[in-house]
Amino acid sequence: MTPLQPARGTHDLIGEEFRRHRHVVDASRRIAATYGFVEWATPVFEDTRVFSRSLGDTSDVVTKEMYTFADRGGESVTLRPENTAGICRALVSNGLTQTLPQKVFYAGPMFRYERPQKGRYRQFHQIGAELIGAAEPLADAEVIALGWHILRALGFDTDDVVLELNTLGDRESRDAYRAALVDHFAAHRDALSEDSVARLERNPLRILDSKEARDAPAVAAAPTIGAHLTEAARAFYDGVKAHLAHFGVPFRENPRIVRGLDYYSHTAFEFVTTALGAQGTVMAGGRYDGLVEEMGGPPTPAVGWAAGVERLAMLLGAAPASVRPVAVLPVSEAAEADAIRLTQQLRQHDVPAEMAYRGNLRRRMERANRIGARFAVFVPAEAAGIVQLKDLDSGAQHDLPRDEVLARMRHEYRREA
RNA sequence: GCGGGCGUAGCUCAGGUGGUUAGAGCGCCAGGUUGUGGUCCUGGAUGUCGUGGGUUCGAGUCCCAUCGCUCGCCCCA
Repeated sequence: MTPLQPARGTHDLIGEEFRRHRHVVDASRRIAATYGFVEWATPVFEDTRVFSRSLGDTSDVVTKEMYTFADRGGESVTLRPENTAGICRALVSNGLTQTLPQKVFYAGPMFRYERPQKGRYRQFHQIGAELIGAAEPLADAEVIALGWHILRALGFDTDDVVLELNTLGDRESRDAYRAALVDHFAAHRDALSEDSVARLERNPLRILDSKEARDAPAVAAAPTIGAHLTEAARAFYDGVKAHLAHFGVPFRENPRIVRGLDYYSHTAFEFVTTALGAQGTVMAGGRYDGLVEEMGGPPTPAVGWAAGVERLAMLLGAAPASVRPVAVLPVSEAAEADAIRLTQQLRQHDVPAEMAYRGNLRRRMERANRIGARFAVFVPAEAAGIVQLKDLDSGAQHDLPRDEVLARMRHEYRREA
């Protein structure tokens, strides 16, 4: 029998990897709260219609990339491939369309049945923010500012990550633009790659971000949406850019950013890095004014983004340090009971404390070192009430009453929090 | 779904053209030191060489298949 391995495209988060992951989630959760975003947790699986309705049924996405099952009752359920549809469904299910706007943050696992590669897994984790119920450009800018703030807090600066911004315009602008693109690329059909010829039928906007070198000339010569924007759409886009400046968020306009699905309109943006090979997008979002209605709610404007935790974690510089506990060491077997009591008192003071299960003093010291302990406390069997506190970084050691040790440790660890 | 690369100890990897009992470093266990760590010294354990088949007197090494990992393509909600 072959040894059990994690299922393809899944991975275990242990040690340093887990700390990186948690750091990303904790930092974004904290910052989202300062922007007034409230965390929701929706189910990891939903009625399949929640996703098929939002995605349409023609795309690859639905046909080959969703984890879809029939449950025992014969209902078709799907592991969520993203969380925007679930948030919109929850908004409608809970009657929250009556109390808008809602500012929602989420973090959790998502599932896509695709070939794993660097930074892409079948079970992966996303954080995301959705601002539902505000049609103003200010909402787009604030959502983007939140994303930028989080990336900054994680240590990225303008050298590492660039915000690329575009508008898809309103429906009228978009239809006109799509027609112009089809005309353009049809005229250059012979010069296009095989993939892009196929896209011409299925999804002409996607040709714009083709990675094929031979498509580059036709893409470079392609019209941009600017000339096709309606007055209203242009004013909206100008508003987003002006507010981004007010929020202090730098950006670069990139007319090649597109979205495949019909419910997207106006703002589309991506935070992009060059540090991840082919998977350069680290956070992406846009305005999706049509989605809540697809979920059975009233027409409701919304804008949001999502980011892959694995990718962000992989780009962090140094991994966050693990907690350095206090190691409690009974000096002899007779002192063990007393050492247990002290360990427990430390924990009750919110001080991380550990005591080894076996071994002589030397072994216990080695272990204290191995678990990264910051302090050691030696508990002797005699001289009740007096212990030795040792600073394991400096080597300094002092006799102290145990109450004094408790007070000092409590102070030491409170300062770190 | 398609293409490239890689599978040897817990980890990182060595093992010209096939040849006796498969190695190193790190880690782990133990001793040097029965009451004080990081350094040092000594000793020890650990492998279905991914799996199955084939060629051969003989396969970690060559051939075929298969599984897994990985990088990329498609796609990216």
